Amino acid sequence: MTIQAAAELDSATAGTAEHAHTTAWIATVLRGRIAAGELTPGSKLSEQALSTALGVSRNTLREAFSTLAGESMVTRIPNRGVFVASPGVEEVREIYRVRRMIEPAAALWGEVTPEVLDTMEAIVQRAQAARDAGAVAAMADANQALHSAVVGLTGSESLRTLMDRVLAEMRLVFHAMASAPDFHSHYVDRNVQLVERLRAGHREEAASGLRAYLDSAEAELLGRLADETG
Amino acid sequence: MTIQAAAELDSATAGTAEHAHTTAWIATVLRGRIAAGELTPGSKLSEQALSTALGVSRNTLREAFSTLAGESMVTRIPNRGVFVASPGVEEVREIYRVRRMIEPAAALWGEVTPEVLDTMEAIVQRAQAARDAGAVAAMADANQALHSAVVGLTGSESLRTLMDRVLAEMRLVFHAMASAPDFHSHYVDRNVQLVERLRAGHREEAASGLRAYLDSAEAELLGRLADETG
DNA sequence: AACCCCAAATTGTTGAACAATCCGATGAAC
DNA sequence: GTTCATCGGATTGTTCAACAATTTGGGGTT
Repeated sequence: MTIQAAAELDSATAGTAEHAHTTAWIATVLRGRIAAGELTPGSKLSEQALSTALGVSRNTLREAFSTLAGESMVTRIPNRGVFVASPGVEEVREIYRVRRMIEPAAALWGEVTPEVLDTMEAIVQRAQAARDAGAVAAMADANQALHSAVVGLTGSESLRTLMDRVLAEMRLVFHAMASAPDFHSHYVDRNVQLVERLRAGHREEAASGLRAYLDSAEAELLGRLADETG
Repeated sequence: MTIQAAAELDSATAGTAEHAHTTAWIATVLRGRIAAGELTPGSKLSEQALSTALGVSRNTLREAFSTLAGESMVTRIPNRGVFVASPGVEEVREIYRVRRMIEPAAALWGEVTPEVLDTMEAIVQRAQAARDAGAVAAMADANQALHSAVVGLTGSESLRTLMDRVLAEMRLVFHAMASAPDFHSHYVDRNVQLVERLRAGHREEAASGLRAYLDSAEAELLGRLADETG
């Protein structure tokens, strides 16, 4: 039945071109399932099982794997197979190394337009509403959207892509944690402050505040990870 | 004869594992040929020609293409084929958008150790020697090495990878230009100054100097590109 | 010169096959 | 009972041959 669903989605997507898109489509499907948590970190993606389930040949599935491995959504171990990426302590450190560079840089040197500020404010309000409603997932989404928008200030497609990859990895970290943690609630106010500073034109304060925020967020996340492992 | 060279290099590389490495190897070979300028920007990479020349099947070659496309070393046009990336004005702008964020950020917030400063000084001296000897290619290499080292201050593997990708794209820009330009000679002194500032601990001066350098370098490069096109 | 149509070449994808490697179970030895 | 080696079965890595879909280039017509 998964085959039927696949074929269905295929024909639905195929508005324009038919030939030459199945690899990208497979990658999209898998990316979505991983992001949604259906494919949990560490689980193996069997070539035979997936190829028959998605109704594609092993070769094209492999090409999709190449794409996803390039995005570090999956890990390829030679002769062993591909697995959903399962970020650990070192990966979290790397995530925050990246964020601690490009987010403050964007705040300092990015182009802050009124429109972007408006969208950022809308996102922050969404986050506040989610917090008041106790909607953890929505809060996490809003938080990620805000920080993605911050990097968007750079106007750079590559940096945005990198940031989105990093945020996707963050999502994997949360998926790997046993307890669904209310991680973001006490950071919402910081985000409010960030947007205020950007609107006021206080770039350096915004940047240093971001760095402080990232430092404490990393520390807290690493602490929770250590709790799980120990 | 290319087949022989391929087989040769294959057996040379295969020190440890035999099975399961040809895709990565093909990608490495193509990456090298593109970087060396043997495969000029815009030229088409025919599947049949390359697969027979390298002695691999079309399928594995395609997987290697996926990898290279992910690195934006090649451009894939559906049903048309893959071509060596040929960066234009917009790509150059994007390159400098990225560099203008992560290089000053690295200078400001990276971890500057004495060892890194020593290697940077060695690179700068290499650049000076190359300038005095009139070795354009060596100068370009040293320049790229220095800026790669600057990003290395972040300690982040991802940022380093991104920077190296960007620098590889820069190389493609130069390869695409008809005249081999003495582009870097008058930037050597700026690099000397940069390292001095870093050693003196004057981070903010280093960062602002970097930004100014990147601005003028971008302007000059765009100017030369416009000359070519016009 | 502009347009349409067709054949050749190329890409996208499939399926089956085989080699190499890894995994787990079975059994032997201590 | 535990450890170790061995041997099949399953899975991955790679190749090959084929076919469908698409682009490309060249006539031929108007």
